[in-house]
Amino acid sequence: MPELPEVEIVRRGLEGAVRGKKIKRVQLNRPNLRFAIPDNFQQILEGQVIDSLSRRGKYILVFLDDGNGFVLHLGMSGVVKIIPAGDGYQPEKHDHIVMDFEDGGCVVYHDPRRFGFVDLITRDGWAAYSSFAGMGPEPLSNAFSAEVLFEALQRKAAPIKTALLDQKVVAGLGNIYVCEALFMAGIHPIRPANKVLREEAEVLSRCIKEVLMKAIESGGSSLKDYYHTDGSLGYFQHSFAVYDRVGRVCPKCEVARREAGCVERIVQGGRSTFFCAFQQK
DNA sequence: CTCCTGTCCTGCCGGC
DNA sequence: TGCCGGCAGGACAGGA
Repeated sequence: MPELPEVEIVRRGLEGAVRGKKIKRVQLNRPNLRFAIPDNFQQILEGQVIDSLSRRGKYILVFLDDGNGFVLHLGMSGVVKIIPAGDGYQPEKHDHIVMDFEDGGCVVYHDPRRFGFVDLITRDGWAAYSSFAGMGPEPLSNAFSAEVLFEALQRKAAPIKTALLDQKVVAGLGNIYVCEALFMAGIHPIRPANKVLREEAEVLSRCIKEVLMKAIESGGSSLKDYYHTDGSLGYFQHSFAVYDRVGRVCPKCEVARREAGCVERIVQGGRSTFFCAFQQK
């Protein structure tokens, strides 16, 4: 699923492909995704040059030359296809938005489950956009420290697993990387967030950064219905320590070669949590 | 305010 | 072989 690392990979792919290019036409194949596509979406975008692309949490922000812009959230199954000029675009089912550029290339938003969405923003006003207003710090920035994390966790009685999924605590984490970070930090997912000690928050903050950085380095990760913007299969190579590995010996137990714990699956807040009870306390 | 549950959507997979 | 139920999950609405 697209979490912060996958979204960042898509952002980088898009940046290389469309920055500085002029949007010729925006074709909408349906009026809505997760939410309605704004009525003036095409009108705002067409004729504009793409000035820059950034990311906040799991959102890609695209800014245009005139100060307008839009956000793109990939939801569960959102994929951005980049078709260079001259390659010829072959439409597929679930291609919802097609953006044609003056140079002949195009970018296609493809999303079978339609949990993704787009909305209009502006360069000066994006921070006040509802999704960003209360959003927590970017985990890979200096704004995210052990102290900041500890303070946020102190205010939550919910399980640490649930707390880390809350985008107000820290931005960009989803089910996969929360499971992986908690495993790496040795913290049991059921533990109430406010019972995580200061020194554990220190370790956890470092593990969150590490798990995200490694995933970005390896080109992002994914389940079967997700692929790289350039169509390469790089995302299939990444493997996880605990996520979706029920019954396997966890990597730490494997290395220790002692009393080995197997990866277990529980449900928290309706979501699967994968962990090793032997390594996470 | 926080917490919890249900909802959206389609594809896939296991069971019968 | 085909059908059906369950599951996957990010964000949000609404109720407790």
